Amino acid sequence: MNIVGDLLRGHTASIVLSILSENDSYGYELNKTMERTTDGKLMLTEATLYTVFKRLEKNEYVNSYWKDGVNNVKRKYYSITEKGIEYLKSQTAAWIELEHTMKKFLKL
Amino acid sequence: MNIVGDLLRGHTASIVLSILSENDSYGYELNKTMERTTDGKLMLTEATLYTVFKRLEKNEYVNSYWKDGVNNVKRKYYSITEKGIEYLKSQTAAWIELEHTMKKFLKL
DNA sequence: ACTAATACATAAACTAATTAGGTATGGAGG
DNA sequence: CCTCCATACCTAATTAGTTTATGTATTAGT
Repeated sequence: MNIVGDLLRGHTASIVLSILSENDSYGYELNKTMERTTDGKLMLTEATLYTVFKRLEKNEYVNSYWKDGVNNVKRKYYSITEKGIEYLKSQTAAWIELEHTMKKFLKL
Repeated sequence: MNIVGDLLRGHTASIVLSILSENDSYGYELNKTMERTTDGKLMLTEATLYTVFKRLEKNEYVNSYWKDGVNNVKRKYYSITEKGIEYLKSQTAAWIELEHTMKKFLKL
């Protein structure tokens, strides 16, 4: 069962920020990391990923910089900001709250 | 911390269906049930609730019928269908999947 | 007479994710 | 040499669930 659409909505930013809180990364790599970590269950299209990046940068949760990869291919790296770390904390708390709430309703 | 907006998105149907899987209920009561069960943390506006009902009924996950309450006030009751029960099961499985995925990324 | 609680309903706005397209480089195989 | 795949980035338009902002109507209590 893959996780798609509205179930994921609102959580993509948290996932991306949590990965960036470990290491700076760039779009392509981050996407692979997500797929690998979830055994292919988390499917973010590239478009979704880049719109997430755009929103995160607009909100100053991440900074970006260009850096050469192998074969002089340009990669756009993202790094999490202090503000991003704070936001990730608040979203993690919100997730825990949601978990408790869902547990009250669903027969798990 | 209240659960609002996009974090809830995609899960409202599951919550409503899980309540209806216990007893038939109507909008106003169901809203109170949700608030009571979550100590006021789950805040669904009436508009959201009624659009959820509408969608659920369109998809044949619930049926509705009018019934008098106290003082002959009309209440629109909803009951879950077989199809709704199946959908709730699939959404519960999807929720568990999401839980596992989030656990892999967030420091909980 | 007014207010709060009960009870239902919808149109328009908002916004995050998806669909569907686009550009460009380098390596491998035929 | 030419095609395909992997790497790497980007955006416009669409879709769809939630919110905002309204509206109606009844009954109970002050």
